[in-house]
Amino acid sequence: MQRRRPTIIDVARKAGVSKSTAGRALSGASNVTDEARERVLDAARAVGYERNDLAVGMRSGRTGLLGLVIPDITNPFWAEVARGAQDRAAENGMSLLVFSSDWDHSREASHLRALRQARVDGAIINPVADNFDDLDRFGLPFVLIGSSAERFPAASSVGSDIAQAVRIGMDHLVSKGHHAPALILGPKSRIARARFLRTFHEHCVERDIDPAVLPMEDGEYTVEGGHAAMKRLLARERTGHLAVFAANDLMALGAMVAVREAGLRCPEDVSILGFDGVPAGAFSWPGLTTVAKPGREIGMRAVDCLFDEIAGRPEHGRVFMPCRLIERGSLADLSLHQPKLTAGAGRG
Amino acid sequence: MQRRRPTIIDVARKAGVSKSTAGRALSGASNVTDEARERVLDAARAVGYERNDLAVGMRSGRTGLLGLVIPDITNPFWAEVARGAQDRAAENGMSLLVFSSDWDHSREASHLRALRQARVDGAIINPVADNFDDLDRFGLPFVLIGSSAERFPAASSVGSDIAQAVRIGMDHLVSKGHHAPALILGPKSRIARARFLRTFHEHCVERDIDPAVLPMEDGEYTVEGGHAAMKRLLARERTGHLAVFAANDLMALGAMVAVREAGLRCPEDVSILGFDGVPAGAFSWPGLTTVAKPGREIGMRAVDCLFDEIAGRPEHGRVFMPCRLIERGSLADLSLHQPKLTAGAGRG
DNA sequence: TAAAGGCGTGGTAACGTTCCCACGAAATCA
DNA sequence: TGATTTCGTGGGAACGTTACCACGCCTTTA
Repeated sequence: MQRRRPTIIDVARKAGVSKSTAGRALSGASNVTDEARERVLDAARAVGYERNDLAVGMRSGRTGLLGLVIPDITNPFWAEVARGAQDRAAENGMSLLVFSSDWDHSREASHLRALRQARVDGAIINPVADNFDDLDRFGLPFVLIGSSAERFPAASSVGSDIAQAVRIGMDHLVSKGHHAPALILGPKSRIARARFLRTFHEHCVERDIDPAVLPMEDGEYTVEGGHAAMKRLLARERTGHLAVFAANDLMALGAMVAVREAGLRCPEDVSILGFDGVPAGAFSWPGLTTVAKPGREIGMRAVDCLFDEIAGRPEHGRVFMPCRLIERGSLADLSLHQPKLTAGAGRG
Repeated sequence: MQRRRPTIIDVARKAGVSKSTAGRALSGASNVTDEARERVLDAARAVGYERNDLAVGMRSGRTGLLGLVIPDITNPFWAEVARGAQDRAAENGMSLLVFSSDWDHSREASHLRALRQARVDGAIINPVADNFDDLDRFGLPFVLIGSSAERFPAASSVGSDIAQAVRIGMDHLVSKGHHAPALILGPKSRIARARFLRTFHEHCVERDIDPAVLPMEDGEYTVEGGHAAMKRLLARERTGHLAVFAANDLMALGAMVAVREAGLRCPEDVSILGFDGVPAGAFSWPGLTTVAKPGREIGMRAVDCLFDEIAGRPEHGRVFMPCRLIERGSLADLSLHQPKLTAGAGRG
């Protein structure tokens, strides 16, 4: 039933040229007469020729395939990254093989093997492995993405600019009159936490705020983690309005629930600032003001860097993508209604 | 720097057998002595051999690649579908090429071409094209997913069971004492709307409810669409508690905002039931009770069907996947506090 | 005018695997 | 014991493309 698919030889025969000439015409090489090229292109259209990428990859070594290994395509942030990578790849006529590793070492290893066997031209990887061995042995051009990539300074990588994110978050808090925000941070084991905290401290010092006196709670990067952290925060002795900078949107949303359960209102009694930019933040009540990571841009930029790696001009540096503030309704504006607070006014 | 990758010939040489025997041993064929197989496998490990999928595809016609064309990987539902497809594909040693069509006809066409050129073994497609021509000419095994696939009854397809979804939604509404819910539906042009409405009517008739008297509003499948529809619904004259069955979670979330803006409370004054199961529904206040589509299962099942198509035993039927109720807090329980309402009590 | 160079073209090899066929040895049957 | 089948093995072709080389024609240069 299914007829054999036309090859370049069929096209050449129909055009009355050799397959060499047909190949040159179809691949857009220069050393073909316009007349021959046109005959070949017409013949290709006539027989319905479509290039066989496998054969091309076989012979030339370039498959037109890129790999993407992320923790979970279901996570909105990683979906954005995937979308950006996919769009930029398509712009350059390449296709994307997508894998989810679930933060699992052995799954990651098997995905990397699949990418090698598929002979992809390169891969974009959010590494879950603690050691660099798997990546060292990967044997293909690659670019790392995400904050865990910071552990591998030898590789080219793209991530969000946490320093800048903390700065615009702090700027916004201060502009709304919150001079001494509490913090809800992720687990101590995560590398992003240290960077977040360090930058936060720097900005406190710049503003003559003593970071040591600010309330701080840890939790998992989940709704439940943020919920529990906020409960602990509210249990502390304090006076006046409480402002919280959460290191993750899900935690911020969990914190919001805890505020409501405590009989308090957001933003009237408690202001909350998130970090990530997940879509769910737009549907909470109030909407979550947050510092959004540029997931899509990270994906696009990673592909650009990967093309550099493939072309053999590796940058081998980390690219930091700027974050931006999304203002919704979870921050009260204290700057309008009352005199500027002193640095210590908000603490318990 | 990069050494040539070992081929099956290197393995054969090291094992002291022909490449035919090496190939048989590596592909798990039966007609090889255990001794030869072991020697080949040892040699493969020793030289670090990894099969070249391109060459396999070239010769055997099977590439181990599957295609997935969905509207937008950034949409949580489609991300779930992609994840399910990806997991089931990986279980069978296959990789997934993912494309987003953005509901655009020409993008879809170009993605389908890319899949053909990559010689994928088959594809899972949510068709955006109004006509069947592109798919007819696709030339590879495929399975359709999503409700728009219903327009192509000749093809194998997988979707959610809207009839069953409406039934469990209605059962839940009735069990909570809401005997005459209002409806917020999608645009009249969408095929899913007609199916939803038809099933809804059937269930009303079964319960001796006259569907013609129930309030009904249309809108786009967006937060804004639901918001506007709810405003129109609230503007109608009515008495007592209002229950709303929205055909889409985003619309339900928009409706929830409209309720709040009208100075009413959910679920005390207005009960809302959604349909989709988007993650954001877990973070709204109150949490959105909804009928969740089994995105992941749809993806997995679509891969199963695709394997059937590839194997040449096409089912050419539509598979309906059951939905399930996720109970959060957006429905009031009227059955406990007041006598059972009559069918007409909730309408305006 | 002859030599040298550029350009378009065609033939052939190569990429790495699987499929097909043929061969010899061992096992089975008459 | 001789004929037949089964089994493991090896050799070669094939998949469709691009890379490479050689050839002949035309133009340019000494």
